[in-house]
Amino acid sequence: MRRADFKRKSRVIVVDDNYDHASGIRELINLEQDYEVIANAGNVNVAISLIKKYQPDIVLMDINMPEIDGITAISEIEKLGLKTKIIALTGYDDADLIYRAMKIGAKGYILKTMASAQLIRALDEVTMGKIYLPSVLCSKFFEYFQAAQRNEKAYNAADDEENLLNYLTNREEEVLGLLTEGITYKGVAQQLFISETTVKTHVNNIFQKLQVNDRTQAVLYAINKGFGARKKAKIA
Amino acid sequence: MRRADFKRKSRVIVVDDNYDHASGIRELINLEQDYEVIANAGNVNVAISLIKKYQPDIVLMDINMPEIDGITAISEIEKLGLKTKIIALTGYDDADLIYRAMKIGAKGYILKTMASAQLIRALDEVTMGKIYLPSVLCSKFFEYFQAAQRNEKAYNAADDEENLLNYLTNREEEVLGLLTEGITYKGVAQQLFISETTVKTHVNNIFQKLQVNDRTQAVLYAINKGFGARKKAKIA
DNA sequence: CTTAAATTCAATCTTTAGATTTAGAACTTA
DNA sequence: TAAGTTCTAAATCTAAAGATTGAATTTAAG
Repeated sequence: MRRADFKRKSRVIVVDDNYDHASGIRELINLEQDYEVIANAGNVNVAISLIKKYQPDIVLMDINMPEIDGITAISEIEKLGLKTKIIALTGYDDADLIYRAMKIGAKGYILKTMASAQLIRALDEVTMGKIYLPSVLCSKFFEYFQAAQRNEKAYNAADDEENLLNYLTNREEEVLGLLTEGITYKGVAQQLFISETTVKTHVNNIFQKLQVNDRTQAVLYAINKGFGARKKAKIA
Repeated sequence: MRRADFKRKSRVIVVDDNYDHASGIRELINLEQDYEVIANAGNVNVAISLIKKYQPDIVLMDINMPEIDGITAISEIEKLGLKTKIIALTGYDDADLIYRAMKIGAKGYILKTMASAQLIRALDEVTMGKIYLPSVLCSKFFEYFQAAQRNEKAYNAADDEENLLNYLTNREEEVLGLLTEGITYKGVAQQLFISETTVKTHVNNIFQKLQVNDRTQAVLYAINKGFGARKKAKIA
């Protein structure tokens, strides 16, 4: 599934503080008809200048580098908003590193110890707009990802056990929802087409159930228990 | 890399509302010496009862089901806190579904259209404690994941550009900090050893600067702009 | 059919909250 | 030294918030 010969070669920049290693990669890639290494960079600052200047199709970024690390570098490059795709490169299959690299936008992640065929395959996949993550690393990523999700949940909720929000009725939830948008009694009454005194009744019941004394505390309780999750959830 | 013969077979429960399909999977799996299907379930409620009862090693969960969907089901099963590992199963490679399934703890995700060899491989990998996500689906996942990360960033911050919190003085930040804990004027005054009227002055200035009308809105603004980030940040 | 819960509303009352104006003291900077 | 900012504070006033009691209606559950 290589790109056809009449298309121009994809331009690659290699970022690695180890010159020998960078050269090795360069030669390896230049053997391929679809790719050409247009520059090497030994540190992050040089890399960013080169990337700004040449806007390469792909950057191969070593993660373990002195001074500024590769993760920060990826983040900086992503901020430039170019079409350049970044593939991370390290010696270790550290779950945390993989997670962070992918989180900030790396399009692939490969180990230096992996066969050269994998490197080329990564270039191919990423060039086609896909993500390349070997199954071993994919597995590592999800280890970390799912652990992070579990923590997030444990933090937000204590899901059913002591979530006083579960005692609210439907209407009370509606009212609380509007409170969490900073709306007054009058405003809530208008939006729900009910009288202001009714709103007050609901709000008082909410306070009782949530064991708080005023709306600010109620709103804070709601947010901390993940009440506003809906809005944050519909990010796509 | 199959498990040795002397080990007991892994026990599998198949959840699918389509009986024919469930039977197909059952026969397929029962051909393998390492696995046995101990039950089928046509809907989520039955599935959960069976899982509680038999505590299988693996659950194959169809995502597209009537009434309660598979995603919710996975979430419920995860709440049980068993060692049971869940592999999601659908007809479509929808990025959103894959993301949600993996987020809540599925250990694998495969398409019904995929070859039976993939199903067995998924069982093998997951049994060994790894994640199984075919590269096509892995790529889909990251599409969604990275988009979500980008939105999260854009949502939380507008990082430096228009954060009205930057205009607050030190004292005002202190006061706002107490407001975000749901404390009254009187309480703030006591904690800061100043008079209540002084607190009111500060709060009014805060409202001006944040362009809001009351404390609830001020607190919401602060939280949305990451004012309380300290506490939430330390999830890992 | 009866009970219980949910939703609605009124009236009354007390307490905060919030707006506005004015101003002194401390500290910084031109 | 003068001007500006920050922090402090009081006085006054209006508007909102919150507590409490009591009650009618609807709907779900037993």
